[in-house]
Amino acid sequence: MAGTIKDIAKHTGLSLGTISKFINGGRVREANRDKIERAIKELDFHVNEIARGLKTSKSKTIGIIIPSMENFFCTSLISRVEKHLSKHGYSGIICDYQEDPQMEKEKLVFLINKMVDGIIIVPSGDTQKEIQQVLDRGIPVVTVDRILPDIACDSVVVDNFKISGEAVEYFVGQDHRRIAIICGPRNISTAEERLNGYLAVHEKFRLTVDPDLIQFGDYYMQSGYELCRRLLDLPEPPTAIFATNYDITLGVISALNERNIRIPEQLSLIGFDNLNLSKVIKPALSLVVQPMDQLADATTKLMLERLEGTLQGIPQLVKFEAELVIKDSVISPLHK
Amino acid sequence: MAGTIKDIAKHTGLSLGTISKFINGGRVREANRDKIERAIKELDFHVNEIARGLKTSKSKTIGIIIPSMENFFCTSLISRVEKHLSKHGYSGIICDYQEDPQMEKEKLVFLINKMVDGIIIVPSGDTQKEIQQVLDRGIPVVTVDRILPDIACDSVVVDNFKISGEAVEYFVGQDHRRIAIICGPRNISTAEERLNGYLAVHEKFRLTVDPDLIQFGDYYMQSGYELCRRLLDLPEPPTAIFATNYDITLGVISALNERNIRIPEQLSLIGFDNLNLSKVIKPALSLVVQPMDQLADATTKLMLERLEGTLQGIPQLVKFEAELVIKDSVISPLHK
DNA sequence: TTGTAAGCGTTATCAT
DNA sequence: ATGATAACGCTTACAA
Repeated sequence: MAGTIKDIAKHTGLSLGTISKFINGGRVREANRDKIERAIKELDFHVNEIARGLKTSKSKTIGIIIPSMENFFCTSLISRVEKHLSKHGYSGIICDYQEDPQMEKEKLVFLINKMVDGIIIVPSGDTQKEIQQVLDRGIPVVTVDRILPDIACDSVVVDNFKISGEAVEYFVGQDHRRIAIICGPRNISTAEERLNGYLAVHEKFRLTVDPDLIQFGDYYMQSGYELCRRLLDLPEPPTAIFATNYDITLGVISALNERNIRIPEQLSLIGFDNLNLSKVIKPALSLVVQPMDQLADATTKLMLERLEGTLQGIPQLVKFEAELVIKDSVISPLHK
Repeated sequence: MAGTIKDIAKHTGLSLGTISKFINGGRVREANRDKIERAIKELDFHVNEIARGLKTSKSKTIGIIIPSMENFFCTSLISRVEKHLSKHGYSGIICDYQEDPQMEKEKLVFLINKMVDGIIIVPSGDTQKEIQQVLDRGIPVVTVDRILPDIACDSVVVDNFKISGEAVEYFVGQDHRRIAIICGPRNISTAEERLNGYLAVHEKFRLTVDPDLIQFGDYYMQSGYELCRRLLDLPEPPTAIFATNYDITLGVISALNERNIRIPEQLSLIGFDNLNLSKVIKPALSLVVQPMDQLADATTKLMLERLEGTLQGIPQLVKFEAELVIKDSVISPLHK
């Protein structure tokens, strides 16, 4: 059904080698060029990348692994990564592991079997051994959003400690003293850093840290919802909540809505990611915005450089600044 | 670096054929089984799917093409599709064409080159010729969410005409007479059907159709935002708006917020997709919810059956019912 | 510039 | 049950 180089050879009377050379940009006699081009059209020839990959042992494919396809941060990241990749002749094969480390391992194996040239991953944190094995096979890995403590590979992150501090400090500046934070899983570096930023600001201002105000969830909306309810049910509830990812932010808002708690009059909120959300929520939501383009750029760049050998040696850690966008969801509790 | 079957053969003293058979589930002598298994572990052997694919001319890979990775409907769809696919030993290679038909064509070629066994696509509508070519190569195609008038392939959609009618009829029942609809691009069957549902209800109730109240946008939030503003600026603005996809819904809400127009007191709204949104918006948003699981199930099922030859002959059109979830964003304009 | 032939890692056929 | 060998479609020396 699909024409092969062999078919073209037959059709033109030229040899395999010549056709192949032409396809890969080599020079052939003018007349032959025409013949080949015509044959390609007529036979609807497409390079069989599989066969090519087998021969060159390069698939020109990058595996991309994310926790969930329904995670806004991840999809907006990989959308950009894919764009860059394809600009450089690479393509991405995207997998989500549904927040399940076991599945993450399977995807890793799957991608290895698919002979990907490299892997870009937003890791769960529970598959360090397996990721090390990938590296051991000589396949470059770049982690995004999160770093893996035991793994020596390139990583791209934002300065979570700092931005989290800024958010919390903003609360403090608005007279909040009972500030809650809803964190992600503790084994995720990003979540840990955001917590550390929270703690550092408390220390800086000598505020007592109430452990009840520090909640750990997974990164699902449901989790944000439940933990927010738990916070609200505290004998002495917080006056402000810092939701440390997008889905948690959604969950918090839905819990607040359910109880008819008004933002910011009754409770102040700073959310995370997705500037669009702030336009849709009333009042406009203050939130931490991550530099998606920069993250995607840097990630792709690192991967491409490793692949091309331009970058060698010790792993790079690229860190960007996130931005605190202030809108109308924070107000001093004293103004009540 | 990576062990091959040949390596295992050397390591065990057995032949290529035997190893291959074992790997593919054939029987081998107990003792040999052990030897092979041990060798696999020791050499960290993984099947080279590329080589296998070359030989079998089956890549066990399905190409998945969607308009945008940042489109909630699409990502939540493909997330489910991928899940099913992998359950059946297939994997998906996901591409987005960023709403650009030209790019869509490129992705089609790309996937063909990657030797995908089939293609699942949410098509732009402008690449029918190219999709036909894919079919001509014997590669099964299933379109989701949209049907292609000139193409004979399997499709999975919801009954857009009907659900749109229900939404508009709900408005009518709430005494609305100036009902606006913000549609997607006209060449997308789904958008057209949603408009037709709107028109049919107007006809049914003998309501005059004001062309000003029918706006066509693309499926981006920005579009919903702008068209909503245009509607609001009408000499006689609508009392209700039907936003016919998720991003348009977001855009409408943000425009409304910007002008401090209260839902539903000043304007009633029915949105589309993403039940979570309705929990986050105040007041809770009434919206059309699509049966994502059913859509994904049916899509995967059709593809798998075509691949396995279980399903042959004329293209199937599978249609599901969407659901109108009523919350608090619609009120009678007479109650003002 | 063009042709020839080997080989990438598998599977599949055919003997044994 | 196992082994030898050809073949998948391509690239790449090397020879012509």
